[in-house]
Formats: sequence, C-alpha cells, structure tokens
Amino acid sequence: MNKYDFPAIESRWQKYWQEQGTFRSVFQPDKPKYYVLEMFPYPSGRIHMGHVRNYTIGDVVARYRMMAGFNVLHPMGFDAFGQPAENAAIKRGTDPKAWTEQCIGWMVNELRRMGYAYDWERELSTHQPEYYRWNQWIFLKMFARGLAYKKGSNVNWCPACETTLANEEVVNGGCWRCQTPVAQKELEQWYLKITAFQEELLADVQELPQWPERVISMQQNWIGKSFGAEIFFREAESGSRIAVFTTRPDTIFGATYVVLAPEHPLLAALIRGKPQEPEVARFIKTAANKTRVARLSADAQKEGVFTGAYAINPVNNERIPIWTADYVLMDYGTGAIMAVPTHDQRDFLFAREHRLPLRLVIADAQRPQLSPEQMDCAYEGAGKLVNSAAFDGMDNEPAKAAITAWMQERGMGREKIYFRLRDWLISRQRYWGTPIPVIYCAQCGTVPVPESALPVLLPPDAPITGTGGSPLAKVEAFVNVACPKCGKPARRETDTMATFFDSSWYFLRYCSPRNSREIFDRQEAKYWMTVDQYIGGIEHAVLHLLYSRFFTKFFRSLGLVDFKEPFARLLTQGMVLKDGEVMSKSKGNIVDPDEMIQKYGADALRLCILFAAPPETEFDWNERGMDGAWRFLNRVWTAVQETAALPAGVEAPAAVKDLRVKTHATIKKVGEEFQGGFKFNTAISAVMELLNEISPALRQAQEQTAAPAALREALETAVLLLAPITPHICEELWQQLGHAPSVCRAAWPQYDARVLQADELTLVVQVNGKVRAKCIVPADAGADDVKQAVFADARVQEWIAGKPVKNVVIVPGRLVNIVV
RNA sequence: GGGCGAGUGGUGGAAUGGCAUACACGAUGGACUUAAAAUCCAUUGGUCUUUGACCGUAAGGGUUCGAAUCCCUUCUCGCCCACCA
Repeated sequence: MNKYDFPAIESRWQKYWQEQGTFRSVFQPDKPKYYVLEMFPYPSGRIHMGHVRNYTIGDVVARYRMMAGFNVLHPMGFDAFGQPAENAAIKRGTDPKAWTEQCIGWMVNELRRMGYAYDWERELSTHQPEYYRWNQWIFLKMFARGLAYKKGSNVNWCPACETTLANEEVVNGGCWRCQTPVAQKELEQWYLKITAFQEELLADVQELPQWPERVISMQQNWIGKSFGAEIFFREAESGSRIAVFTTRPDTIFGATYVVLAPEHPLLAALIRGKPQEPEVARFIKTAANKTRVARLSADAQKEGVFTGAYAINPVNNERIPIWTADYVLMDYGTGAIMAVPTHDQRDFLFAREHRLPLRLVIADAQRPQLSPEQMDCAYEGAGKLVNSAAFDGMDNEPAKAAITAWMQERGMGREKIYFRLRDWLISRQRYWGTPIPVIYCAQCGTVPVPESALPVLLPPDAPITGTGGSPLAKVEAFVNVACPKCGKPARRETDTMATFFDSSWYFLRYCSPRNSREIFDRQEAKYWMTVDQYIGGIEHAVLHLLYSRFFTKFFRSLGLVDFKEPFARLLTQGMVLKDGEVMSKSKGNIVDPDEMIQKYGADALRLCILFAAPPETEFDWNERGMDGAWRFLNRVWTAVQETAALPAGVEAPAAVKDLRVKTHATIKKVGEEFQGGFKFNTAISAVMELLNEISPALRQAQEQTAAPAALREALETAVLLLAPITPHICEELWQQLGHAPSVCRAAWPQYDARVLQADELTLVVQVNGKVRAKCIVPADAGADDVKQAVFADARVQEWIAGKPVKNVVIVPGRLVNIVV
C-alpha cells in the first residue's frame, strides 16, 4: 500500500481552505461564539518550535470548537514594532519597515504551511498607522485623565540598547532583551499610571479561576500589597519628621536605630556641618554609582555609615542613631526604616556588623530564656510582647493593630498600605515604535496632539545608528511643528512608546480590525470578547498579561467595554528545548520547523509536538518523535484505504461489540481533553489505542471480504477525532470515506452512553490488598451476588483457605478486597 | 532567604485513593526480501527455586481494607520572587 503523499495533500487543502474562506469568522450575534487566541509573534522572519507548539495547541482548540458548532474567532497578527528591526537596519542598512514587512511575509507563508485555521482577513500588524494611531488615541485618553504623565526620576537604563526600561523589563538586574546589567539614570520620562488600578488588578484575580495558579501568584507578588504602619520619628535636633514604613508595628519598642536610603531627601540636611558629613557624602556617591544588581545582590555586605544624627522613637521617646545604608531603597515605602535587629534578619546582620544594640520585644515561647547576646539570627516568629510598656504580654499579631491604633490616636503614626507595583515607564529612545503624541511649546507647555491630527506618523527617513539618543530627534521635519494651541513654533516629543503598549489591547482590535472610525466596534467587541482561551508563554506572566489587564480596566473606566478581565482562560505552554537548553541562534541548536515540514509534513509535526508531552510541560525536542508521528499517520492512511476497498458487510454484533465500546469511549475521552483538559498527549494515545483495535478488526474483515459497520464507524470516528490535530490528512480521508468536504464542517461525534454501558464487568479481586484474581459479574449484580461470585473463584479460595474473613470491601464496578 | 512545582522502566510519558508503567520511542528476536529500507508479528521494570512467587513509583516514617497518589521528615532538581522593611 502506498504511503500518503503529504506534500500534495497538504498544499491541496491549504489552497482549498484559502479559496473557500473556511476559517473566515463573521459577526453573528445570535450564534454562540468562541474566541481562541495565541499570543501574536514578533516578526523575526522565521517561526520556531515554540511558535509551532503555541499555535498548534490553539489551532486544535479552534478547530474542535468549529466542529462542535461554535462561531469561532481565531485571528493572527504581528507585534511588529521593536528593536530587532532597528538592529537589522544598523547592521545591514535596511529600512525597518521593509525588513519587518518582508519578515511578516515569510512568517505568513510558514504559518500557512502549518495549516493553521486563521481568519487571515483579520490579520493586523502593530507597525501600521491604521493600528498605532489607536495607541496614540489611548495615550491621549489616558493623558486627559492624568493616567499618562511625565516625571523626572531615577530610571532603569540599558547601556547596550541605549534606552530606558520598565521595571517589568528588568530581569535579574539585567535588560530582558540583552541581559546587559541595567544602570540607573536620572531622566524625565512618560509613565502610565498602572498603580491607579492596583487594587482592582489584585482583587480581580478572583475572576480568573481558569488561570494557572503560578501566573496568579506571580502577579500578586509583583503587585505586592503589604499592610503595615507608617511611624513618625523625629530628628532629635531639628525636630523634622522622619516617616518610616513597617509591616511589624508590634516591634516598635525594639527599634534601636533608624536607617535612611542613601537617596533620602532629608539626608543632606541631617549631616550638614557634622564631622560625619564627608564620609556620608562619599558613601552616598558610591551607592549612587552602583548598579542595581550590585547593590541588591543577596550576598553583598550590608554597607552603611552613621550620619551623626539621632532620631526620637515616638512611643518611648528613646534617642536612637540614624544611619544610612544601601539595603534601604528609596523607591519602596518611605525610603526609611526603623531597624529592629532582634526580629528582622536584615537588621540583625547589619546591627551585628556595625555593633548596634539589640532589644528583644517578642518572646520566643520555645526559648523563653533567650537574651539578645545569645541570638545568632533574628526571631521572626510569633510570640508575646516584652519590653513594650503597656503592651507587654499581648500576642504579637493582635498587637500590630492595637499599637497602630494607639499611635494613631496620639499622632505618632497611622495605618498604611504600600504596593510594590510602580507606574509603567513607556518612553523609549528608539525609532521603531509608536510616536508619543505630545508637543512641547515654550508658551503652552506640554500639549497633547489633537485627536483629529492622529496618527502622528513615524517619519520614514530617520537616521538609525543605535547611539546618540532618539533617532526622531534628528528629523527636523518631524520635530518642528506648530503648537496646536497657540500656533507658534514648538517641538514634538521624539521618544516612542514601549512595544508592550501595542500588545496590551490587540485582542480587542481583532474584533473589528478594519474599523477606521473607532478603536473597535463596541457591538462586535461585546460579542467576541472576552477571549475564551488564551495561549502563550509563561515569560509574559507579569509583562504582557498584567499590562493587558490594566488596559482592559482602563477601557472599562471609559465605558468602552463592560467586562473586567480580557482573558477568561489561560494556558501557558512549556518551552521546547534541545538537549536540555533553550534553542537559540548563538547556541546553534535550532531545529527548523520548515525542515520537519519538508521531511514529514505539517500534520506529522503537529501530531509530534502535541504527543510529546502535556502542553504546560517543557520538553526536549527529539526527531524520533517525528518518525513515530509519521508512522502513525501512515497506519491511519492505510487502514482507510483498505477498508474503503472492502464491500460493506453485515453487522455481526458479538464480534464487533468491543470495537464499538472502544470507539465511543475514545469519543468521550478526546472530547473531554479538547474541551478543557488539554492533555493532547493522552487524547492522541486514546486514538492510537482505537487504531490498535481497528487493525485486527480490519484483518478479520479482509478475510471475510466484508467491512462491518462498526469498523467503518471506528475509522470515521478516528478521522473526525484527529481532524483538529492533523487537518490535512483528515480532509483527504474524510473525502475518501465518501463525505463532502470540509471535515471542518462535519459535526463533532457524540458518544452513545448506551454503548458504554456494559452488561458485564470485570472486577479485580484483592486479598489483603494484593491482586489475586479477576472475576466477571453482571453489571447490575448487588453486593451479595458479587460476594458470592468472588468467593466461588478457585484462586480466591486458595488464598483465603483456612483463614477467617475479617472484612470485605466492595468498590462497585471496580474491585473487591477481602481482608483475612 | 521566601514561595510554588516536580521526582515513576533504557527514553518521552500514563495512572491523582482501587490491576503501577497506558500510548509512543528505543532495543531484541522473527516474517517478508538476493540484500537493505519500509512494513507486519512477538518480547521488553527487577529478582528468584519461573504453570508461579516476591520486590518495585527519590529515601524514611505515618494514615487507610487498599498509597505513585493523602500527611510528616529528609534529599535532589526546576521555576518564580528576593535587602520590598
């Protein structure tokens, strides 16, 4: 029997789908919808195995939903702005736009060769003015509400990319793109006030039960809400207020010194004229020059110096020294802490190094005799308060609130909540991005570009060198503009937006991608949104996925949408590794999907990548899996050919009963996985098992030169169940089995519960928990019948011979355990 | 340092309180072939006194009639966060 000719079959059906518009999705408000979305790619020019895995998972879900009768939206587009296009421009002198569009062209071709069921009519690319004008529109809406603002601050700076970075883009102290250690730089930049939504972003994770726990906890961690107290110390000489933030107000009586961050604004005044001034000034300078990584690295010594000044602890009027140390950060809390070395490990280490005093205020019930001198680490556990005046003897947990309330009454402090989340820095000193629609006028100040003047087009002729600041600043025709307010000469903002801005709302644009009047059609968005199933890499857990939630909440505040969360259900697929490592050009270990398509076909690649492991698990690429997938598809192919060659036979109920049971059990299993279990590997193995039962049935049919109906049913079922996974070969086989195309329009098979209802069951019989026999009983046998049948078994008798039966445990339909 | 997750044949993995190792890969043997490839068939956790028994899911303990699965202790690996007060 001939092997199936995948190059011909795959291109034939790809052409058919394109010509027929099989995957075009149309707004039909009365039809149940299903929106499947995979995170859109950066157009690097080539798809890699990670893309293949991501998009194949999405494609199976989309195709399954189509067959199950849903109106499916399954779009694809390109996250086209970004640095690689500029780097290509610098390296090869190409135009970023031309380079990007060429890459998009290549990728579209590769995606088509994989047979993905995308509605290509909805394709969008973020570098098109028709798209990015809405970025600018969103920016203006935020600006009008004070949610986009410019401020001078110490910002993350990547020296290699020569641009600023958002906090979320700093990974392990390095640039997320090139790993270069991030420096700090004082710059005036544009921010989006994501913190305005911090409470909602935190609370609404409750609305995301279908998200992986891991992503939820990463977001919670990132937003970082801490409950505590702000306590007002006073400087002993001047009486100026030093606010500290603590989550442990219960330890206030144990504070033995205060530490200010080196950048703390009060510091200069504190040291002025004191003998410590030069040393402290030197320390401040050194700290400022350290990179964030060096300063925050866990094993770095806690460095600090005494300022010469003292603070008064409001609760007991104690005079304690003020230090400055680089373990205190200006950008969290108040930039100042009260140090309680007995109950905070960092303070403990610092106090020991600098011989600062310790006082125990929480008793450790395990070690009641413990004195501060004996401690070799801080006691951070619970206990009763000691050395804490009126609060002695109170449990420390209730003491937190009690002390805070007590301080609040006396004006010594107040309850306070701090978040770790910072506003989102979006200015980038790069060319290939959305121009920020703002004009600076000497007279009118910062003036937003009027909506009617959008889009602010990216000029095509900027000099891209990778150095020397924003390329747009060098384009006179772009920079020089009349002030929209007063008409006098003014200058445009020359920074562009971070590209994560572009991807924070693209899922809404897909609902009406050609709408030129508004950002999206509200009716269509209301119909299609929310995204029912979103699929992408875990690396976006606190980047794209947080920003998209933020934008959605902003749109809701504008009344543009009426839902809280954009992605109802999220699947984070694992990485595809090669020899235990991430595939990368520099390691030279890239497996090219195109090569696999040429050698084995797109269907085999799709099957292989889904069968290798459950979708969340990372797995190591192995080409042997391709052989296995190819072999399986050929077995299916051959089985259909051979069955089609046989005349239809008479049903022989007894002989084919098992095959029918298997067929319907497989429908049940595969349907469950496609609906949400998403263990495609076991769904595929279920179909393989079905084929393993089809093979002997087929051989028997060939001997009798007639194909029983159950055999046909089993084969047709296998083709339908495989159709979402390996669509090309299934289209071909579906036709060969005598059906009109397309298999995508065929109804998803339903299992018949009556077929699965067996009249006889095989029970496992255990004696003392060990399997000793198997016993066939009628399905409707009662406990007594089962006992009788089991005890009648000769092997069971052998094992219980002469021993008194203590207990018999019966698990209906499964097992009997006899305890002797 | 904190949090989360994982550890099962030669390999990827299945089983999430009820037959451990489904399905596949690899390996071995056989059929077909002049030969090879492909295909098909069989075997494939370990040990032993091999028609069968015992052992076996990182290690040890516990709960249970019954544990890979639940609980405790330990070890190893992975990921995330991390002087966040």
